[in-house]
Amino acid sequence: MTNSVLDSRKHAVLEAIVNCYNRTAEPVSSQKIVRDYDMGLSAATLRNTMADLEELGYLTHPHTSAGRIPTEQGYRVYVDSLMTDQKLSRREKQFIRDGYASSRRDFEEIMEQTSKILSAISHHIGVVLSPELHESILHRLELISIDSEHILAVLLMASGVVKNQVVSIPKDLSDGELHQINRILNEKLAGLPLKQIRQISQDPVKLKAVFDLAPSDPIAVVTRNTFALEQETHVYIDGTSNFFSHPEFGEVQKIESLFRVLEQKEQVADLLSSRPESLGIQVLIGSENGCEGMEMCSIVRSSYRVRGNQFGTIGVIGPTRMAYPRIVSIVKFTSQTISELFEESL
Amino acid sequence: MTNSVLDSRKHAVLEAIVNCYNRTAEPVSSQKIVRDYDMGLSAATLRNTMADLEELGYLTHPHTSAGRIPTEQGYRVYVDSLMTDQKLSRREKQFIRDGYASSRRDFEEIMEQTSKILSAISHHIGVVLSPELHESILHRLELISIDSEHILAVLLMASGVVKNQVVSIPKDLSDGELHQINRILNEKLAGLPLKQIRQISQDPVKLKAVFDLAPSDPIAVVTRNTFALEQETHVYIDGTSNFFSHPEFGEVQKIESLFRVLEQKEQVADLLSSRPESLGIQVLIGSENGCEGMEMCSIVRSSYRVRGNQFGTIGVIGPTRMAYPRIVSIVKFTSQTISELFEESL
DNA sequence: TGTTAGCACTCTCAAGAATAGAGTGCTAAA
DNA sequence: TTTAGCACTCTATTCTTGAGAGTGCTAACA
Repeated sequence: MTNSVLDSRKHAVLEAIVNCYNRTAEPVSSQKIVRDYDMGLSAATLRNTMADLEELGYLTHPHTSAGRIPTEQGYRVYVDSLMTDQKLSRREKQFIRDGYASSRRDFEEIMEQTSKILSAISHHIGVVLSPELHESILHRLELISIDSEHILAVLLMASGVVKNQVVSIPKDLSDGELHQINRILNEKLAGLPLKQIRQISQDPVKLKAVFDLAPSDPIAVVTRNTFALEQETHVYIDGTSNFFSHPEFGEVQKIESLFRVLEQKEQVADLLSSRPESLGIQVLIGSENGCEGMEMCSIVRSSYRVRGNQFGTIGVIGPTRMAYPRIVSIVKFTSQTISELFEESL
Repeated sequence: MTNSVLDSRKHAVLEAIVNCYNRTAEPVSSQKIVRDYDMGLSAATLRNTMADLEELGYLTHPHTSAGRIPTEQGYRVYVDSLMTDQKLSRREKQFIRDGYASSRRDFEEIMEQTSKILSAISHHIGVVLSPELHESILHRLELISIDSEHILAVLLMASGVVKNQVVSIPKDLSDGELHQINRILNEKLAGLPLKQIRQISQDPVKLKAVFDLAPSDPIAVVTRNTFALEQETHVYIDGTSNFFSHPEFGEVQKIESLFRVLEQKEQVADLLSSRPESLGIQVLIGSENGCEGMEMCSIVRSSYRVRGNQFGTIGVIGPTRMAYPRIVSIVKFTSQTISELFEESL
C-alpha cells in the first residue's frame, strides 16, 4: 500500500478521477472533482496534482483543453492498490444462485447459464471456458455398438462430465467381444487421468506394456481411436450486444475489431486461459491482454474447479473503463458458486 | 412470367436497378443505367420508366434529387420472377465440400462447420438449426450407471444423432436390474419416433398399456425421466462480424438491433423455422421476416434432411441488399451436400 | 404516340467561418 | 503551499456557401 511515488493526495485524486470517469465516460476536469468530491482543495491545486499524475503516466489528456482520463497504467495502480472491495448485495448474490436453479445436472447447461448470468449481472460480456478434459480422471467408459464399422465410446469422467466419441473399428465385433474389450479397458484405464491415457494409447510401446498385446489387436485399435480426441475447450459467450451501450464504442470500427476477435472462439479461449495459472482473480487491463483488436477492453478472469484438479475459467470482458471493484466481486462470487455447484451435485 | 402489370421494359429496368444497387450500395440514377447497361434508351426515357416503377411501388427515392433504390416489393418481384439462376463455380462447390473434409462423423461438428462454410462463402451470416429430435426414430438406447441416484441414458437415433440424458432413479439399481430395464426398454421402444415415445412415457395409461406395470415401478420411472427431455433445437451461428463491412450498417444503432436479436438463439430459431414447412428454398425479404430489429435483413433458408423424416434448417441472413441469385445457389447446394453427407455416412 | 434534349429545380454533401464553452497552464498574491 | 485570476487552446456547434448530382417537366422530334 505504501507506494513510494504516490503520496496520499495523489492516491485520492487518482481514485476520484477513475471513479468519476467510470461513471460519466467523459474526461474529468478539476472543477468536476471540486464539485463532486469534497477534498478540501481548490481546482487550481487539483490541476497541479493532476499535472503531476500525468507526468507520472497515470493520467492523460485527449487534447489541451479537456479533462483527464486514466491511462492503463493509472487503472493498474487503481486495481492493484486503490480500489476497495465492493461486496455484492444480497439481491445480486441471489440473482446468481437463482440462475442455476433451472439447470439441474446438465454440464453444458451450467456452462451456458454461467455465461448468461455473468453478462446479465455485469452488463458486459460473460465468457466461460469448459474445464480441460486433459487433467480429468476417467471414471469409467462404456462402449456401445453402432454398426459394423463404428462404436460409440461414452467416457464418464470423475468430475461428472460425459464425453461421447464415435470410434471406427477395424472389424465387426460381436456383442461378446465388445463387452470383453469394454471390461478390459475399464480394468486398465479407469482411475487414470485422461492425459496419461492418451499418452499410453498413442504410444505402441506403452500400449504393449499396459495391455500386453499386438498393435493390431482390436483392443489396441479401439483404445487408440477412442483416446485420439484432441483437446477441445468449449467456449460459451454471452452479452456481446452489451457493448453497444458503451459510449466509447460509438463508432463502428472500434466495435468491429472486437467482434471479429470474439468470433474466433480459439482466440477467446487463449485470451482467458493463457495467463499464468494462478488460482485467484486476475485483471488484465487494456492492451495487457495482448490481443489485437481488444486494446480497449479489460478482462477479469478466475478459474473454477470441477472436482479433483480439473479446472476451467470464467471471465468478464468489458471496456477498459469498467467498474472494476464490482466486476471483480461478481467474477469471484460466481466462480465460487460454480465450484460449489460441481462439488456437491455431480 | 407474364406479369400483367410489368411490360418487358419495366422488367429489364427493375432488374438493372437491383443489380446495380446490389453492386454499389448507392441509389441508381438514370445516367448510371445508360452508361452501364446497353438498353438503347435515353436517360429521359429511363426516368419515365423509373417513375412508373416507383408509382407501382417497386422503387423508391431517398430524396428528390437522388437515384432509385428497390423497395422490398421490388426485390420480391426480382426474386420471384426476374433473377436468373447463378450456378456456383466448380471452385465454390469444392470449397463447400472441402469444408466437411475434416469433420468426420461428429454431428455437432458438422452443424458448426456448416454455419462456418455458409458465412465464409456468402460473406453474410450463416445459421444452422439442428434437426428436430421430435420426429426422429429411436434406434436403441443404453443405460449406464453413474451413482446410486443417477444413470446416464444414451439415446442412439436412427439418424445417427446421439443424445445423452442424465436420469434420476428412484432407488439404487443393481447392474442386473439396470441391464434388465435396458433390455425391456429397447424391446418396447426401439424403432418408435421420439415424439410417440414421449407421449407414452408421460401418460400413465399408455405407459401401463405398453409395459403393463405400475407407475411406481422402476422401469416406469426411468422411462418417464429419460424421455422428459424438452424439445431443444441447437442454433449455430457464424459470420456475424461480416455485417460490419456493409455500408448500410455504418451506424451503430442499426447493427445493434440486429445483434440483439442474434443473441437470442430462440428467436433466431423461430426466424428460420416458423415458416410453412415447404422443402425448397425460401427467401424472406426485409420486414417479411416479421422480426423486430431485423427489418433491414433478408433470409434465405432451406431444410436439410437427416435420414428418415428428420429435418433441420440452414440459412443465410444478410442485408436486404444481397446478391440473391448467388446466395440462393449457395444455400441450395449446401443443403444438398449436407443431406447427402448424412445419408451416406451416418 | 413514344422518345429525347434541355432546363429549372431540389436536395445533399463538403468546406469554411464564426461563436460559445470548457478546461487548462501559468503567474502572482495570500 | 495553496489559491484566485486570466490568457490561451481546443472542441463542438451552427450557419453559410457552392458544387454536384439527379430528377421532373416541357417542348420538340420521329
